[in-house]
Amino acid sequence: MARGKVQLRRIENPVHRQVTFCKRRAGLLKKAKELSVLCDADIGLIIFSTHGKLYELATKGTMQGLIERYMKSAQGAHGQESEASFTRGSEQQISMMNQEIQLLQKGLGYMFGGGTANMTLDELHLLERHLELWMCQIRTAKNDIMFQEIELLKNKEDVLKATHGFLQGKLDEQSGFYDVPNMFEGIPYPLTIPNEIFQM
Amino acid sequence: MARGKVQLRRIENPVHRQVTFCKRRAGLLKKAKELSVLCDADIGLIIFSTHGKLYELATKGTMQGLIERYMKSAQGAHGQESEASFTRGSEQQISMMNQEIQLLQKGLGYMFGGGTANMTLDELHLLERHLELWMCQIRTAKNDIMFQEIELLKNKEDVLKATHGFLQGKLDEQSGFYDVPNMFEGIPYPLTIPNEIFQM
DNA sequence: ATCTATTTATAACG
DNA sequence: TCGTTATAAATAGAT
Repeated sequence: MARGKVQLRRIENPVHRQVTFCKRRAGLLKKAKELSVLCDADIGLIIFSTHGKLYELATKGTMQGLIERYMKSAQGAHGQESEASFTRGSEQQISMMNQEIQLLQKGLGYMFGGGTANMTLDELHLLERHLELWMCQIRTAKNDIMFQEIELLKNKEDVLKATHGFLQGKLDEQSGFYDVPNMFEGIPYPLTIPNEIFQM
Repeated sequence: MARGKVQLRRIENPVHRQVTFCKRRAGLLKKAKELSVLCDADIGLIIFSTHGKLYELATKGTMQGLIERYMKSAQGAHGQESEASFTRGSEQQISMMNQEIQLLQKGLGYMFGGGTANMTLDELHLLERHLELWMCQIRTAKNDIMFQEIELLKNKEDVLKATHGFLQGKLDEQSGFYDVPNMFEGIPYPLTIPNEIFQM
């Protein structure tokens, strides 16, 4: 925010990262306190640094109390389906997810533990197949999102085109002398967004 | 912070308070996300409005996961013990694994939850890259294991060959009449295990 | 830590 | 809630 626009990605230089962490952490805590005081809100803030160091703020009472309040509130907030449509299917789903997580955790142990964890060849095969499947689904999801965004942009373009046409018409009508060049000409529609965006 | 210096006390006018709450809440959430991305920190933010409405943010994984992590960390931080016995290396490793697991869990929620969990395009990208890296490492591990097994089989084969030679010699020596056919002839060494097994 | 040139956030208003 | 604008705050980069 000063002497340089901020790029929204991880700061690679560890020194810069540490300094920025320190400054922004202080700023964030200050802002949280201010919001709490000004607007009479109850706020809890938990920050773990890269190295696992904990920084915390609880504006009213303790973090424990806030977490308990959160637990109660969050149940109703995004657990709405658990009451309405808690079918036998979701139980099975939870079981599946737990199994998957166990497999993944074992795999993670293999990766980060430097092979200390003893995974069998069969387990590795299984994990590999799951990861392949998973990646496939993620790519599909990614594409879906990108297509949505593209549709949005196309709509915007249409609106702009229409506006342009309207303005051009007005100008022609009022004074046949001026001619505003159509900025859309020469840009064939399918190339509006280069295909390279689709990284698959 | 604009058109008037801010007084650090509760805003009495309910309308002003509501507007300020809305704006500052957005700002605080934005700042928290930025700090998380820029400095690779794991942040949880819980906000209860005056009227008890909950707003939350968990930058990596779920709030649940973060709270669990907090519980563990807070024990040691407040209790001031048991920290020394832990190697700094393994602590960092655990932190890394936790982060990875949180990302994976969010991804699993996406897969099994049918996209209910709202993962951003960026998160999907990140997950995809991690999975790719992971698959690569798993394939390497698989190959290593298979090579080991092949070496083992080769040794066994050598032993059998030697035994066979020894027995054949004994037989020749004692009675030149019998001839046991060499079962290894006609099977070229490099094809003992077909290459198709190596699926890379 | 401290110092500024800038970028951001936001208070007041519509 | 959303947009605009003048101004207060935050902070990146340098020291």
